[in-house]
Formats: sequence, C-alpha cells, structure tokens
Amino acid sequence: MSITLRDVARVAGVSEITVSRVLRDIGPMRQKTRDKVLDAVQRTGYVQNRLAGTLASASSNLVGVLLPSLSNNVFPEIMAGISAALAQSGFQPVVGVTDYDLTTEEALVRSMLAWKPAAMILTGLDHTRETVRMVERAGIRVVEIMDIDGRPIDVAIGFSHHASGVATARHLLARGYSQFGFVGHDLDRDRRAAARLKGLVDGLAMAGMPPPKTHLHDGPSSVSGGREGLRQLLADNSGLDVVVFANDDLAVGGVYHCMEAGIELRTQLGIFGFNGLDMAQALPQPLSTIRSNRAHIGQSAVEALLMSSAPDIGGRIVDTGFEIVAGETA
Amino acid sequence: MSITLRDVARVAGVSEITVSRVLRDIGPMRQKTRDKVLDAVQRTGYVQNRLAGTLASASSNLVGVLLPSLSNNVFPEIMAGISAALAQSGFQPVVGVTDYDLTTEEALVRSMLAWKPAAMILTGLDHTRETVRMVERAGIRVVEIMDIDGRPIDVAIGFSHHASGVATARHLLARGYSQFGFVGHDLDRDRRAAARLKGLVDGLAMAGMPPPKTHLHDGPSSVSGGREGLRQLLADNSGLDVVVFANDDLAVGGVYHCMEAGIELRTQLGIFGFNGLDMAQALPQPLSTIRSNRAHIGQSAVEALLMSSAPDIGGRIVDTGFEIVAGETA
DNA sequence: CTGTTAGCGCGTTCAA
DNA sequence: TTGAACGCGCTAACAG
Repeated sequence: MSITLRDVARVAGVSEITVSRVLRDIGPMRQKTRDKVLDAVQRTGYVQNRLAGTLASASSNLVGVLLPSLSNNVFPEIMAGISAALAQSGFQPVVGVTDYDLTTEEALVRSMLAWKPAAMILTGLDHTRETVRMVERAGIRVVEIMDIDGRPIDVAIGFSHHASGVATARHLLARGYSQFGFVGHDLDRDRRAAARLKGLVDGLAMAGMPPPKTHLHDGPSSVSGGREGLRQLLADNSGLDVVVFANDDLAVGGVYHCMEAGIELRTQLGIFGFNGLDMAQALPQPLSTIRSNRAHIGQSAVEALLMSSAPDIGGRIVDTGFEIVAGETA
Repeated sequence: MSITLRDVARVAGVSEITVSRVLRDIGPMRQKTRDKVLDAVQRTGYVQNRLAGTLASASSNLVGVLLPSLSNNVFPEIMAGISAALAQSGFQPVVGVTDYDLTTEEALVRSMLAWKPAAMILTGLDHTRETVRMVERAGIRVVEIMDIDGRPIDVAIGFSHHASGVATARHLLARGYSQFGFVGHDLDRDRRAAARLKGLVDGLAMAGMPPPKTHLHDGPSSVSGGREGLRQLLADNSGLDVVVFANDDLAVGGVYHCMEAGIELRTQLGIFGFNGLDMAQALPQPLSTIRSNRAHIGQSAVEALLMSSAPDIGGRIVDTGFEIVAGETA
C-alpha cells in the first residue's frame, strides 16, 4: 500500500538501515550512497512514518499542549508563541482545550500521553490528583504556564495573579479612587481571574477598604459581556468611582457602555482591565490595565522544555512578571 | 520501563489480546473477564500506547490542522470549533501555523503526514503542487476551509470571498455612497482578503465606478493598524465618503480614529468591516460588516471528514454563505 | 468467548 | 562504511 523504507531501499539498491541513516544524517556515509538514496526517496515519493520510528526509538517530536479556552484572546496569543517556538525546534503541538475543567483536562492528558509526547504544556497549577500522577509517571518534562502561585510539577512559567490584583488596588488607591466595583465572569472555572479578584480584595483590605461591589456576568468573557456587566453593576450600585474588570475584553465593553451612557472616563468613572491587549490600547483613550509578558510565556515554556530532558525534581518557577499600564481610563 | 499490555495481561491472568479487546470494547466478553482486566489496568496504572496501536491497525485518531495565522481573530474561533468537534469524536488535532506561506505549509504537511493522520484540514485552496501530491497520495480525507473559489482537492467548506466583496459594493452603493476607500494589510499573503478587494472593485466597476482609493497597512492585521491605516488614507485622499476594511479588527481601529478625529460615523464617513466579530457588534454604534458562518465552518469541516473515509473524487464544495450585517456605521 | 500467530515500519545493537 | 537480526507495543486474522 504505502511506500516504506523497504521500497526505497530496493530502488536505491541498498539496505533499509542505510536509507534510514541517510535520512537521519547519521554516521559516516559515502557520498555516492547518499545520492542514490536521496534519488530513490524522490522517485518513490517516500514519506517517513514517525509512528514506527518513535515506537522503535522511544522518542517523539510531539508536545501536548492544553489550554483552557481559545475564546479568551490571551490563549491564541500564547498558542502562537508556543507554535512558533516548537516549529523552530522541529516539534509538533497536539492541542487540547479543557474549557477550564480539570476533569476534561485529565481525560485529555490521558489520551495525549498515549502518543508518548516528548513533553507537556499545561495551563495553571490546579490539576486533578490523577493528572499529576500520570504526567509524573510518564517521566517527561511538564511546563505549567500562566500561574506561579502554587507548587509546580516540574517548571512553572508565568506570574502571580494575586500580586497583580494587589498591585491594581494600590495603583487605583494612589490615584484617589475609593468606591470600587468589579465585573468578571465565571470565577469558579477561571481560577486565575479569581486570584486577581482576591488580590484586589486583599489590597483594598490592607488600606482598610471594603471589598468591591461585584457583578459576575453569565457566559464567556466577551466585549458585549463586559458592556452588559457594567450596565448591571451600575444599576445595582450607586456611587462607584472605579470598576476593575477581570480582563481587557470585558473592560473594553465597559468603556463602550460609558461612551454610550455619556459617562466620562477616568473622572466620572475609572475603568481598569487586565492583559494589555492591542485592541484596548488602540482605543481613543487607551485602557488602563496590567500587561503580562504573555508573548514571552509561550516561547519561554518551549525553551524550558528543551533545556534538559530530565524533569526538575522539586519544581522550578520562572516569574515573567507584569507591569501596570497607566492608560487614560483610570 | 513503562507498563504495557503484557504487564496488565499478566496481572489479570489473561492474554494480551483480551486486555486489548476489553479496552477497545470489542466483541462479546464475559463480565468477569472484563472486571479482572479493568481491575488490573487500575492497579498497574496502564496508559495505552497509541503509537503501537496505530502502527498495528493503520488507523489513527490524529487530524492535522493547518491555519495561516492565530493573530487574526477568525482563526482561533475556527480552531475552537474544530477542536470541540474533534474532541467529541475522539480525534486529536495536531496544529500547524503556516504564516500564510505555501512553502511552510508544504513542510508542515510533510511532517504531519508522517504521523499518519486520519485526515487533514487545510486553509484555502492555494497549495504548492507538492502539497497536493502528498495529501492525494496519502489517501486520506482533506478538507479545505474558508474558501470555495477554486478546485478543491477533496472537500471545500467556506464561502466566496469575491462574492462577498461584490455584495459589499452593491450594499454600499444602494446606501448612496460613492467615494470609496479601502484599508487592508498584506494582500500578497492573505489571498482571501485580496479576493474580497477584487470583488469590491468588480462590484464597483459593474456600476461604472472607479476602484477604491487603497491604503495597505504594514504589519499584521490589528485594531491599531486599522486606526493608523484610516488616518493615512484620509490624509492622502480627500472626499471619501465610505471606507471598506479588510476585516473587523482593522475596521474597529477605523471607528476609533473617527471617534477621536470627531468624524461622524455613517453620515460623514461610512465604515464597513468583514467577519462579524462580537467586539465590533458591541460598539456603541454596531459595525456594518459581513458575517461569515465561521462558527459552523470548523464543525462542518469535521463533519465532512467523518462522513466517509474515502476522499471525494473530483471534489465537493459546501457553501456556508455570508450575510450583510447592516449595523450603524455605514 | 478467548488465545495463537504474525506482522505494522522503523531504529538499536551488534557484526562485518 | 554497510548490513542482519531483533524488538518496540499493539492489533488483525484466524483458531479453537
């Protein structure tokens, strides 16, 4: 049926192993032999079978990548970084979307490990016990991205969401805001957004301030969700002078609501986001927000994987940090 | 080293093939045997090896997916649809990003075929001759998404970008606009955006109108790019009364520019996008644009793959259509 | 209902 | 510098 090494070997008049060696560029090789083989590969249209190769050599070029979602803009960006970095190193990503569900993650990990990947990239530090057990037994490198508040399995690359919440509180307090609101979405599932809110609450508490008035929007994070969320938050609570959003998408929706309702940004109501997306910085008044180095997270994750093939016993943490973008909305 | 079927079989006191059958739920099986096996699987912590399974059975659950980019918002959405649909059917996506480059695509196809995927999903109908040859020889289903203006290898699912450009021209002419501008980005690489522009030009020509004044923005498609692009287009051309953008991201940037420059949308300058993204519909004045059924494209692509395992000789086209969203900006 | 036999296509190990 | 033999872990095909 399909063309194998055997066919190429026959055409080239050499043995299978010689073809294999030429293709992998291994060992000393007479130039003439190499040419014969390469010519035969061309003529036969041979496509290597990595299934067999990986099975025989026990080393694949697949990397499992698990992301919670693709509808939050941050993850496609991270995926782009991972994909570019992997491609450069000859690896191929097998992708799974967990939908922020740890049980789904466990199932995906199980089926990815069946492909004997060279490494796995997971999102966050929360996993089921079984997930952790499986990846540990697999003996491969595991990078957990986005979060560093916890104990990593192997390497964690990201930043502290709690700290970013605290920094948000400090920044806004310093700018004179005192009546805080918060608009988010499903915080049970998005643990990192929940950590940011907790940081905000803790930061306010340190200054003797009460927690923000909170509105949680149903449905996925989106611009329209943020717009509607702010409308409801303001309808239920009067006197707020600043609203923190769980992310930039929602915050842009908040800005739209203000535009439409004639609420003056910053003076009448401060709006603060999270992520530092381009779409929010391009607004007539750039969004005040926190930028994470997410462009680097994907690439750093891959670099960490390639550094050594032995898992880091005890875990290692790489803090990629974050920075406040003053902007003009808060 | 790792735990194999042999180990499980030994623990369960049955043969390897029996374990294999229990795990795949094949054939009639005494309940007691099944229980023994499942118990042994638990106790040993067995993780199946699909490499070996696929090699032996010549049928994998991998599907190669090639996308031109992840920074254009449309593709993460499509990827989400594909990922969800594949997951439901027990398939796993192996993802590659071509960066709109056909040679990169060829290399990615070659290395994906090495994993003997059950099918491939490619973007667009333009491929190198070698890419086409390889996937045809592989004898697997191939779905080309996004575009239907051309000859598909197997199945094409999408819509006519040229027709959408013509429809845009007709719609805007009917609304009384007469001085057209266009803001896009690298049209050499994004053939579909180029086809939309050509459709716009052709639509205008049918009405005896000249082609639009065009500004092509350097760099990737983005909100900030659209904002800057419109600024420059207006600086170079006076008297335009409507500007069509290559996509919604750019168009939102155009809206931002108008907000800032005090240009009244629709009356003073019409803005028209393409895609129908949520972020643009949530604007205080919803963007006038064209919505493609891209949410369905990913899912339809997977459905097409699963319908039958034999490639459609001669090719088949599924038109998912598009619709004009009147909006309030043009 | 369960087991035996014989590969899948390649890479490792040894030998020449 | 090249080759032969063997096995990676699993499943298809046939037996029983």
